[in-house]
Amino acid sequence: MTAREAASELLRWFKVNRRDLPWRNEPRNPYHVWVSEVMLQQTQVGTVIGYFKRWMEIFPDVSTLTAAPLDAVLKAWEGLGYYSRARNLHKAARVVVEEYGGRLPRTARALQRLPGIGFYTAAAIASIAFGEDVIAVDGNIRRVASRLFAVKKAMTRGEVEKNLQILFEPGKAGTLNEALMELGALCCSPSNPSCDECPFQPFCRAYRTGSPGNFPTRKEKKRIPHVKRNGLLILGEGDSVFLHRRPENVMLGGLWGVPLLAEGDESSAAGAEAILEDVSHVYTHFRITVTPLVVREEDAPWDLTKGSFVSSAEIPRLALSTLDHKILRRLEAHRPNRLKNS
DNA sequence: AAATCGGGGGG
DNA sequence: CCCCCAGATTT
Repeated sequence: MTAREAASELLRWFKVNRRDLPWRNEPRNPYHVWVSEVMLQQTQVGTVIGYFKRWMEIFPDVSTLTAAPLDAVLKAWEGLGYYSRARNLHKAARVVVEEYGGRLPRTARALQRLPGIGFYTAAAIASIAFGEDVIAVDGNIRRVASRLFAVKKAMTRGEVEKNLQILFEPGKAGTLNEALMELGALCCSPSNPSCDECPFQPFCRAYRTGSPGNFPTRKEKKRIPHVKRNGLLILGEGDSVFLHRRPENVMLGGLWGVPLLAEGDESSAAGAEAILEDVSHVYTHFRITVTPLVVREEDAPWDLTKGSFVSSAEIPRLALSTLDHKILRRLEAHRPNRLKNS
């Protein structure tokens, strides 16, 4: 099978198997392509769909996004993770308005200068929305290339581009990129690829080895540290609890949350009650277990000018991380149900 | 090249 | 408890 025939089989397969996703309306809207690509960084399609639809109701175009406060942007991103993506999207929207008259630049090279748009996303937007002939090397395409050419060792982006070059022809990069990524997601899956349904089967060198799932070589996983922290549930008037908004340059930056005492800080928690179950959460690099400490305002080992007391009715207006929601859920579960009693 | 940065789903 | 998913930025 020639490369040209393989590419043509792939496009035929894509016509049949192409998922009808909310950002795939024709003609392609560059803003939709942009937002979806950023949401899809490190995130499954199934998770993104709902967020994307809500996002477009709230921020239907670049100018509404630009006009919105960061807190509204983070609220729309709440639960999606990697919040710097939302902060960068917001920053980039303002650059697009100020420097490009509200329209996205049309080349990968210019797109990559915008905050939150790296090599992959720039190529994806340029090819899919603007028809530029560039290969968008993401994890799916990396894996597909590794198998097509039976390269076990991790390839650099340049090596992937060089290998895949033979499949691309002028004017079709956007469709080919999408088709390759869709193949990686639906067929050429990481551990158990469905080679019987694959349009590349006669072309694929890893298939001929009999163990395509072994391409590329998996990295050995590292153990992640487990940190334990005390979290302060400082109770105020009514059903209010003290929350602070993290600075924008730290982890979970710009989101609200309960204060966490420094690691190993047990002394200042004196007088607090550990009456709630611990909360555990796993991040990429560490696992954290938080012991929620219920403490009265006057006993709180925290500067209460840096934050505010928020009633339970107000919390849904703020953007909180999943960990903070888990911690507050402990308090909620422990409290008597005031609505029923009153 | 390696570390940082979340969260959801499934076995 | 384990595993899988997979891009931008910083250092």
